[in-house]
Amino acid sequence: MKNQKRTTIYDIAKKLNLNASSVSRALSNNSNVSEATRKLILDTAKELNYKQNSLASNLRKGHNQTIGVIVPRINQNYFADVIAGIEEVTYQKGYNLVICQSNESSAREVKCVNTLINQHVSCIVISLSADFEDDKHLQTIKEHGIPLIQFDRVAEHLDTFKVLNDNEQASIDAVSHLIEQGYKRIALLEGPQNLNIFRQRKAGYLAALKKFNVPVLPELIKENAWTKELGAESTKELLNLAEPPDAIFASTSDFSALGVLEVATKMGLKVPEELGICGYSNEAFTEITSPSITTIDQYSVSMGKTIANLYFQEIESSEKDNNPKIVSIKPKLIVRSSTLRNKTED
Amino acid sequence: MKNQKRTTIYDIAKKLNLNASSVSRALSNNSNVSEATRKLILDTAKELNYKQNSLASNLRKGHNQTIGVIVPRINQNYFADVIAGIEEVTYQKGYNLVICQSNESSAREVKCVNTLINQHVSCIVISLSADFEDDKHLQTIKEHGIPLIQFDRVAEHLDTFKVLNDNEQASIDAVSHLIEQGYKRIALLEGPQNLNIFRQRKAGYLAALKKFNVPVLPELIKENAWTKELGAESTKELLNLAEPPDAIFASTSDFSALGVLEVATKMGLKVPEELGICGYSNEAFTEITSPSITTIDQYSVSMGKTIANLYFQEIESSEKDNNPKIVSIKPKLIVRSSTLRNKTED
DNA sequence: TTAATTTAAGCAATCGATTGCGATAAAAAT
DNA sequence: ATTTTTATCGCAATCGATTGCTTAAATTAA
Repeated sequence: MKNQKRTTIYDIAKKLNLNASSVSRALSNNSNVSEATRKLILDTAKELNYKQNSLASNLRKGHNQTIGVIVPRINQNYFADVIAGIEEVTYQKGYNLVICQSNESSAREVKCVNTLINQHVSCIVISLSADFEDDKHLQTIKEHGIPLIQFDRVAEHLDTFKVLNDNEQASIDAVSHLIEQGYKRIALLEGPQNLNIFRQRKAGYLAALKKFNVPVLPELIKENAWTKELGAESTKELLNLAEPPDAIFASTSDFSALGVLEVATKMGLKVPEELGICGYSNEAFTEITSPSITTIDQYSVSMGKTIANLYFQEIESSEKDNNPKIVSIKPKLIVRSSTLRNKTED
Repeated sequence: MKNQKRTTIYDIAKKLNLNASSVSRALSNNSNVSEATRKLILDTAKELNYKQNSLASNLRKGHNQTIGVIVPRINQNYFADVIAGIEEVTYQKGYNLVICQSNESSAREVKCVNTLINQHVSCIVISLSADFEDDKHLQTIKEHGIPLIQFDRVAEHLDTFKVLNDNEQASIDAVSHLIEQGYKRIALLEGPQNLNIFRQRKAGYLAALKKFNVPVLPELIKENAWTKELGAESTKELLNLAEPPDAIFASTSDFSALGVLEVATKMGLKVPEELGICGYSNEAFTEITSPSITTIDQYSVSMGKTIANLYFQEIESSEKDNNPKIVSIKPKLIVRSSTLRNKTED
């Protein structure tokens, strides 16, 4: 069952007393082959169970119709959705997807990049790992002439195609909403500031406070509260302050917000009356917690489609060296019970 | 930036007045090259920014170190987790992953299979689409000598490697648990019976009833209740019966169970006192609904690892034509509030 | 009937890396 | 000093498909 040679165009050619070039042409269905021999070739191809060897074809053509995707984690809703969106479009175009996960480690990210370069992929799509510091590997991609599309977590100063969420505006919307609901002391759970997305979310938080002339209180800003556990921990500290916050914006993730909710519930605080909670990402579960959690939807699937379309429209089609384009998608604030104490708005 | 030729081993050879074969040998790091020239080659390779062309290498070597994975949906927790598990192992081995999603359509599944065969992948891992009927494409894989590992949703009669969950035993456990909690009229939400997993889950339901001498009531078995919406619909019908069930086993998914819970809550039924609910899959949200939902964990990530290990241990390593192996993983019943009315057990 | 044109198919190089075999030079053995 | 062995490296074929160019055959035009 193993090691059996697969039939090649030469096998077909030999059987029909033809040249391999004719077989190739008949199979690719375009050039100068008579209808009679074409049918003959197609038939024996089927008969001999012929399948094209993409390796050889791609080597000859100098490209393989494959897009490489590197994400921190495959099994994280946001990234899985983006990938699904990319796949949806690339499949239509007959392209393939090679998926790598960096596991939030930039060392591993570098290895993934090298593999994809070796594979001669047509394009690399990447969202950076949490410990991002150095963009040398991204430079390498550019040096090899491979189109590069960064999304979500990006190296901002690097001149590449980018598909982004407007994290700052989303945060402004969220915090503004909290203020409008009458919350006075709004805490922020922030993520690692080496990542653009968390910097932007913090900036949005600060901008919104400024807009409403609300003073910034450093003791209400908690670093490193990414996970549910860390979110819970930070919440305990916040709620034990002499003057605790009356709302918490978990800008890191909905998981963090869930940690907030669980601690608040455990401590007997009423949500949203005594504590407002806002998360980020619109994970499926935010809709079914009690109370349901206000959050921000990132249109992840459509973001994936945007990425793929960007490649096909801007990069693959035209040969001219157009400037890398930046597409920004505006996320949407999803208001739910966890921040709705001003019932007039509902 | 485009169309620049990448440096090949010939470029390196020319620059050093050597033959390409020496460069290849130096790069592959094993054969007869003197230390001096090896260092020379390695240095200029770095200098010229050389990256191997995997296409050429794989074509020559006759295989590409890639495993193709076909799943119904990438962004479904269970499959995303399995993929993450596979990736974890394959990454260690220096293998790549090509991911395809069939979108629950077997027509598309066939196309995916063909693409992967063309790519000369080393192995194909597949979980069948919902409308599975014909396994011709799986036969084709075997005919081409490509190792095939089916998981979860499989064509049972086809002689291939398989990694399965013991769905029947899991269902027996779940239903037995319901009976032990004193539920008398247990309804079943079942999925399409062309898929082995749903057949097995139904079989487990029936077996458990038989074990406890509980009569099977056809009006309590609802077909086609896969999604949350369909689960809700079926629940309404069930609860409007003259003699409604006192427990519902949503064997299709946790989403279906969520639909059950929402309808029950809306109709003012107390869970678990008046209605017991059990789902399937241990989706993240089942832990945080109120009440939390009893469900079955499938060890998805570890299942992915098992799949990959099966390939490396059983298939890749030994050349002998060993019989396809079947690995069964026993899922675990996670008892939560939605079925716990007999408090002694907690 | 002959010349011009179109059509069909073969030839051979190419993509880039790998590898068995042979050749040369240097080192070791006699 | 001569022969044998070993270490290095080059040569050339190979993997399978593609494609520009050429040739042969068939068709049309004159």
